[in-house]
Formats: sequence, C-alpha cells, structure tokens
Amino acid sequence: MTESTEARHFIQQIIDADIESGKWGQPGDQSVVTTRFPPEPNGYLHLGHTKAICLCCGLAREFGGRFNLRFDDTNPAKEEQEFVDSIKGDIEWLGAQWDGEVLFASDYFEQMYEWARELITKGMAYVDDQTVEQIRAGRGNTKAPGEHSPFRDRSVEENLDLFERMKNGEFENGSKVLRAKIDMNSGNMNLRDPLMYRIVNATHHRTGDTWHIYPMYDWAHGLEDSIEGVTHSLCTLEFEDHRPLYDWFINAINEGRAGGSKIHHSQQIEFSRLALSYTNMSKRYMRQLVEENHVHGWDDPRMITVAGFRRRGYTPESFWMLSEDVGITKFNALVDFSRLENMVREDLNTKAPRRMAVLDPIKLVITNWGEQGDEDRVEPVDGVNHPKDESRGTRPLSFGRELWIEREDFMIDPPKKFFRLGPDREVRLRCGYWVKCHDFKTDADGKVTEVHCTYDPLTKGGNNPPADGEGKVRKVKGTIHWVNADEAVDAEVRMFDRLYNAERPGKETGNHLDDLNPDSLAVVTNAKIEPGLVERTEDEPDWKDGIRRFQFERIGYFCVDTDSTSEKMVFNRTATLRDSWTKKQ
RNA sequence: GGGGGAAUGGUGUAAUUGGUAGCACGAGGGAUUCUGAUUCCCUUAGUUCGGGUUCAAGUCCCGGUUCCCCUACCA
Repeated sequence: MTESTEARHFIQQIIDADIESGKWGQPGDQSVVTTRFPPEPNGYLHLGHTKAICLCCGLAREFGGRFNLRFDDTNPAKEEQEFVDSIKGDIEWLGAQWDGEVLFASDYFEQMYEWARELITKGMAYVDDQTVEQIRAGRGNTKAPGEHSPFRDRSVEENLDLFERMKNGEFENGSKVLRAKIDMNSGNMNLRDPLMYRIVNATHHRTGDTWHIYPMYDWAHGLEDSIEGVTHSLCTLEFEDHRPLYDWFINAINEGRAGGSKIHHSQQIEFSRLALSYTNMSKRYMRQLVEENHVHGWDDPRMITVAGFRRRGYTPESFWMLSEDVGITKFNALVDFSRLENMVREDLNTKAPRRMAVLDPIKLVITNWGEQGDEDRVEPVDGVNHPKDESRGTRPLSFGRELWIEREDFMIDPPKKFFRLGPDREVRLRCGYWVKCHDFKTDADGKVTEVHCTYDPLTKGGNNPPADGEGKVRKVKGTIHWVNADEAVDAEVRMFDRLYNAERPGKETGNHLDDLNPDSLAVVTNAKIEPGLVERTEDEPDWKDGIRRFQFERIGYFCVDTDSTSEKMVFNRTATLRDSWTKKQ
C-alpha cells in the first residue's frame, strides 16, 4: 500500500495475468506483448492521440514487447500520403519509435478478401443489393428490432459470384455491400448484420485502382491485429460496443478450422480517451478553426495538434509525463489543462537555459554612471545560465548607462508589498548592479518614459554590498531583469493564451466558435533581447528536435519560432512561470 | 419497457482484491532564494445515494440516482 509507484493500471494487470498464465508465450518473448497504434491517415495527430501512443508504446517497452505503427488505410476517399508522412514525423518527435517497418492495412486486402469468401462459403455473409436508405431503415433503432434484408438468403454460389464481381469493379458505388449474417434483433446495433465491404471506386494512395471494394473498420481491424500477432488491441471506450463484433469475426473465420489453422485472436481492451479542459479534440472543430482562419494553420501554437504543441515549444517528455499523470482507466475524466502546463514547466525548468528579455520596455538611466567622465563605459558582467546547475556556466552580458527594464517593474506609487522599483526604492538588477530610483519622466499622458536611478558600484554582479561600520548589510527585496540598451536586439514575441474560454468548448453555447478567446494571441514586436539569443551558443543544450528553448527570467519559457529570420527573431511563449504575485493582487 | 460502460478530496488517480482510504496537482500557510521562479516544510478536503451480508465494506449482495457511448456504405 505504501508502494504507490508500484500501482498497476487495469491493462497492466491484464497483461500481468496473461504472462502468468502463459497465454501469449513465455516471459521475455517479444510476442508476449504486441501493441499497435492504428491511425487513419486522414488528418494530423493531436493531443488525444498522444495518450494512446504513449500507452501502447510504453507497454511494449515495459514488457520487452513489440510496438507496431499501422496505418488503417481502408477508406481511399479520405486518405492521403501527406498525412502518413506527418503522422510518422509526429510519432518520431514524440520519441515513440515503432518496431520494424511501418505497416499498412492495405497490405492485407488480399488476405481479408479470402477470409470474406470463407465466411460466405460458411453461410455467414451475404451480398446485399439494398440502398443505403433501405439498409438503414431495415436496421431498426435502439427501441425497435431490425428486419431481414430480402437478399439475406442468397445462395453461397450467387454470393461468391457477386462478391467477386464487386471486387472486379462491375458495380457502381453504393449498389451492393457484403454483410455479415448475425442478428437483426440484437440490442447491440453493431450486430444487426454489419457491413463488411462497400464499393468505392476511387484511387487509393497506395494500392491505386486495384481494388473496388474496401473493408469496413469492424471487419478489418481485428484481422489486421490478427495478421500482425497483436496481443492487446487497445482502443478508446466508444468501441466497447464493437468488441462483440471484433470477436465474432475472428471466431467466424476460425469456425470449423482445426486447432493449428485457427487465426490469432487478439484481445480488444478499451480505455478512456483524454479530455483536457479548454480544448476540444474534435477533428471537425479543428478543421473549422484552420479553414476559417481562426488560427494560422494546423501548426498554430494554439492548436492542440502535435505540430502545434511542438511549435509552441512543448517537449515530447511533457506528453509522456501527462500520460503517466492522468493514468489509464475507464472513467471519462476531464483533466485540467494546467496539468499539461505543469508538465512542460517541470521539464523545461531543469532543461532550459536562462536568458533575459524585456517584453514591454521602458528605459532606465543610471545617472551616476559617468561620474568619472566615462559615461559611455560598458562593463562586462556574467549571466548565470542556470541557478541550480553551476556546471552550465555563465554567458557574457554587458552593463551600461542605459538599460531596458520591464514597464511593470516600476510603479510611481507602489503598494507596500511591491518589491520592485519605485521612487526611493532600491532593487537588484539581476547579475548586474543594485540601483535606486530618484526620479522618473512621463509623457503628456502621464505614462512613464524613463526611470532615473543611481547605482552602487560596490554591488557589481548583483552581489550584496559590504557590511557597514556596525556590521549590517543592506538588503533589497526585489531582483528584476534587464537588457543593456546599447546592445539589445529587437525581437518579436508571440504570447499565446487558451484558444477557448469555456472548459468544454461548445458544450454550453452549442457552437465552439462562440467560446473562442479573442485574446488568445498577443504579439509584441519591440521586445528587447540579449544579443546572445540571436545565434545558437555553446551553452545551449542539444535539443533533440533542434528547437531552441529558453527561460526568459521572471517571465516564462520561450522557444525560437520557425518564422525567425536573420533580420528578426521570433519567439513563442511556451508557458508562463508560476506567478504568485499577480495572483495575490 | 433497448444494448454497452462508469461513479473515491476542487482535479486526476491508488487501495495488498473484505482489513488503518494513500499519492500527485491545486488551494492556504511558512522557510530558503540574485527569478514574487525553483526547492523544502506544514495544513486542507473524499468513497454517488438507500438498504443488506459481515467482527470488518470504497471493495460483496439488492434497489435507486447521475454521467458517457451506440441506430455512418467513417474510423
């Protein structure tokens, strides 16, 4: 009970039991656990997929098993090569490398076709000539039983003949389907003579025009798992109703077969999908956001696509952490978005080198800087790269008479608990000097334009001044960040907030667009950054994905955006720092 | 008058399968701090409801409630 780290979720427990019983072989065999991630290549991967990927891949790794990537490309009308490429890239970025080659359901079409013929021969499937509408009507509904199709009792010979001609392309789309003969009275709608094949006269992204019939999900999926020797076929909760059908198809193929010739029967296990507050995983919604330009493409950093998160600066590790954090259950939970944010913060806190940048600059002038007649003097100071890790060293910064500081770090009439700058207040400029404000300038509107300070030469590097005659050391409450105006570089900084204002977008309003947050993007074009930020420097870590990430001290985590040019750097805010000060106010 | 699932602090999860309801996040308080960050310490609050079995129930039984999924030639 004390070993909370040993807690096993229900799928791990199933696998433990399978290993115990030797169901799939002996421990240590790679066959003991074979999982698969089976995306349809019809869109981009999003946050919801990451949970399934981490689960399937993680399980295979935990047990020394095998993790397959299989494209479920059974619908040529919706699928494109572009998506298989982006999906592969996203999975690799996540660090969920699959075992062996990438697999495709379309490689199994011939085998599936043979199995379908076998079911026809056994009298378990038939060709139906009814229209979509007739089939739908005949299916009944949850309250009323269905009716048998008038074509349900065709002879095996006729079915075999028609099925082959369907395959050969003799018929129009929608004119015929192959159905399994199960139970039109079942309370489970999936069992009311489900479709196995439909006619689709379209070009498939891999098989071209060789096929005119394409298998339906329920027929295909278990067979794909079977062919690949998948042991635990993990999917989300809405497929619970499909499991009886998944099993029926495998059993139907195996019916009448001798023990040795039976096909592999994987176990389908369902878990709850990931739902995060203030997001919506609906592909339809996401497409609308892109197509109607509510965001700037699928990789807009506000999107919850893997591409969006990557561009925003999220690390792959944060998704593994979240996946671990939310656990695996059958409960439809709504996870706070802040949990994912906490994960990146936690990850980036240890990894990201510190830098200084001023987002909303006002000028700080050190009026006693030139007392020796050397106003233009520039002094080098060392910027600490990581306060908790000395081995990461320092970087050279320069300090001079005019600096940029954050507008919100100065108040004309500050409250008592305000630890930053104000008239007659002293602060430490991080890694620089201590400065004390004695004056400020405003424009016609009363807006502060300049803050005038004196510095204490005895505080170089930000260190405490020596004790006075009585052994007392002067103290400051606050430390603020700054950039030397002389060498500061202008940069664009994009700050993102949640895309939606509602916990469950569209739930209350009925239209997710009504819940859009109008302030989800704020762009600052005149941020002042350390010049060292422009080019990659030696002390930066080797980020696997090549994305440069930093902590801008006291502000948050930022990464270099792909829009950056040699003329102008562009940064994306990944996450803010935790902030107990503004919360307090 | 259908079928399939699920309910544990504010949130997400755990409980040796009948034996002290634990962990994390959040929140509140404090310490440390050259980031109002980090780190550390303390506090906070929970078994959906009603019965029953039992020495003992989050766990088993009966009944109720609430929520999710299912009527695509999508996956």
